[in-house]
Amino acid sequence: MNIGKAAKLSNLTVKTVRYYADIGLVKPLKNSSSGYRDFSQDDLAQLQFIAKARKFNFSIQECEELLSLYSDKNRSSKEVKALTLEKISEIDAKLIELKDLRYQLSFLANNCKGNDRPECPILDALADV
Amino acid sequence: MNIGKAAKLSNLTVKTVRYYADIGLVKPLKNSSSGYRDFSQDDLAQLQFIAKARKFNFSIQECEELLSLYSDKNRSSKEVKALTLEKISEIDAKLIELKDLRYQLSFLANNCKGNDRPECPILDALADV
DNA sequence: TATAAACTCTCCAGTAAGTGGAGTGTAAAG
DNA sequence: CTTTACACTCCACTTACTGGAGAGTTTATA
Repeated sequence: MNIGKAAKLSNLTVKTVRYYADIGLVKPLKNSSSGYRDFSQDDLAQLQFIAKARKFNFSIQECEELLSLYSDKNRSSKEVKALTLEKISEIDAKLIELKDLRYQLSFLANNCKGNDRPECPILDALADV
Repeated sequence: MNIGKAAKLSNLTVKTVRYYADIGLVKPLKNSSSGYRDFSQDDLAQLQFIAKARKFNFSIQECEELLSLYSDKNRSSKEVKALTLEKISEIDAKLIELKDLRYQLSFLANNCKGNDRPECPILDALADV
């Protein structure tokens, strides 16, 4: 199938699919007369896999690892789980950071009247070393 | 003061400070004989302001806005508060997204034995359209 | 005074993961 | 046969820096 269909069926944009092909994440054949990429069912499955893994916050490189683990029928589930747990702890760290940030910002916002007067505790806080 | 001292006092790297100067976020004078940037106390204060705002997740562009609001003695606190509240809701959206992600990933990880056998519900989930 | 260490400069390239657009070629529909 | 839709490549841009090369400047030491 052509890139447009592959993109639609994997919920990716054509640009993104082309990009994935450029970096070798998928390797569709090329129609030698038209120059169009030709995506097989396997290529499509791969794109769908990537799309899903990206949604799960896995980086492109991690997607590559996951794909190779996926296609290796003898791999142990240990490796995949390890990668996943690592991702979870990254997310946890990010969650803590964001919560802290939110707390601080809302504290500042609550103390700022937000009116037409110039006094602003938010800017004061930013200026205060 | 030279860039090294300015960097140290604002908890930024020399590279970063140079970058901020390059994009015009700070405008230190230049010693015409040595070519070294010369940071005034005001420049330093500005760097410290930026460093803090960046920690609060404000983008460079938002830092610029905040700086100009900061230096405008007649601005109303309304604008600053609006920017801050917007930032907070961005953070909230990110928090929701990350929590959902974490939930899904940990669900998958919990169902994966993580042993030497090949069966892996995580990869199955990724492959499942 | 000579030299070495520490600091600074500019310029170029690369990072992640695409996105946007120009200019051009191909395929399908009317 | 022409229009429209789709595809191609190539280049530039995005964010916020970071790393390194090669060269000049300043400061400390011998």
